[in-house]
Amino acid sequence: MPEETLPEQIARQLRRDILRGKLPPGTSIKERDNAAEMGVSRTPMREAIRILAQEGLVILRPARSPIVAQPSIKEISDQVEVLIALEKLSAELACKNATEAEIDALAATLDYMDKNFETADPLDMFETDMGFHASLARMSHNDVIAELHRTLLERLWRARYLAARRRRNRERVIVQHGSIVDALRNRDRAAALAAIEAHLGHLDRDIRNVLAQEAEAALATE
Amino acid sequence: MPEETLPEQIARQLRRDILRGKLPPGTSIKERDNAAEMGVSRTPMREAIRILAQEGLVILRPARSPIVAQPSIKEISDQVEVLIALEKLSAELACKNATEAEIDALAATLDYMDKNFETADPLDMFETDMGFHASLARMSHNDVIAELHRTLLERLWRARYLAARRRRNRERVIVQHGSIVDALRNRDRAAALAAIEAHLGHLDRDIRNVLAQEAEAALATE
DNA sequence: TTTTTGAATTTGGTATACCAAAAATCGTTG
DNA sequence: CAACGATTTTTGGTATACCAAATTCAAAAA
Repeated sequence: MPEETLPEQIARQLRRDILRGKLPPGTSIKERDNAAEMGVSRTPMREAIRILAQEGLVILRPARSPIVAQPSIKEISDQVEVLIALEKLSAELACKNATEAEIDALAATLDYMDKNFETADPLDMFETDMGFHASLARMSHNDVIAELHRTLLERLWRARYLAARRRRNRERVIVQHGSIVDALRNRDRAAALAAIEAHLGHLDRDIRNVLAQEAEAALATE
Repeated sequence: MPEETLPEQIARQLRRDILRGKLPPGTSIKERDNAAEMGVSRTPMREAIRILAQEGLVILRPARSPIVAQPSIKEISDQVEVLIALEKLSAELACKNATEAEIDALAATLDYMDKNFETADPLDMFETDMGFHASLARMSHNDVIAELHRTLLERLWRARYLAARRRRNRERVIVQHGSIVDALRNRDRAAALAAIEAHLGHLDRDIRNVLAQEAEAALATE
């Protein structure tokens, strides 16, 4: 059995629907209706909505229906700024704290990506890529960093996915990930920082571009 | 009118009781009993408990009563590490983004502390000190940073309060805050980083000391 | 036709009832 | 007397009922 609480299951389902676009921004999430639709009562549905609100996916309004959030470009950009800062901090700390076994595991992930980059499902490869970064955060051996990083990565999932589809480039990803692993092996903090910078430096601009483009398309079909 | 929801009010009351030590770590927070005691039903009490769980003050256990968290030294230390990193990032960004008016307001806070340091209630002065740092985070003009900083400051409230009581030293606090303001005025990122480092560099060690000392005292009265 | 108003409906907030799992209690048995 | 086990109690999880605020919409008046 999955050992996941009912509110978490509901939250996961709603999260999927929101990220996949089935529930576009602005849609109201009514406790009663959604609960009935999923065959549960309002209590766990209510709790699930709170979870998503905490994640920033829905907005709670006093005495009104919660609605699916429409993150502004600024919000996304702020999140990316913090994400990058956390990864830099992770890299520095990981140089000091990561075990050899952890670095080996990270290298194995890199190797897996290298071998399967062209053949595997793009979505799987994207998940692996996210996993690489999540592992790096955990290698800081600072649970707060790992947790914050995980949360931000989750919130940025959709934006990063859209941005990644454009820059799908084996050389770039593999080489840059490789230089991160090398820096960790050498316990070279400056090199690690530089490698993160090189890898994520364009992320903010990329995401801004793809979101602006999407907003434009949305206006066109209006 | 306060316009604060009932669960938030309940959470605030419980938070006070926990931070003040009225509910020591390990105490179980029973939905039914606590709700009855405060004259509300289980539903908002339940929600309040989730809020505190999210803040890390209580631990949710599957099919068990939530209990007041006993943060380990490691957890506190991890949080301090991230807090310092966020303040450094804030200072850098504030050098670029803060308005002159914001810097003036920060300087006013500093001036207030300077004039009232000895006469005011230590708790008030501590709150003002926290407000100084919260303002700095907001001056990054990055809402994610400001929000994370606020959350961490809240979680570390008790530990910082205990640590601050020892190092209550007018010179130190006023001068160091002053150098932060000066760095911001000059838009000097390096100086701002150095000022934050000088001000918070010992925080981790101080908190570790005071917590270790407290744990020792707890054992003695056992 | 437009505006206003008030009643019906919708919706989140709160209280309560019910259930199942886990603890605790207590009696039984070796 | 100790160890085990059944039963009672406690407790969180879920469902449902009720309420009040807010919205909506229609009817009536200007």
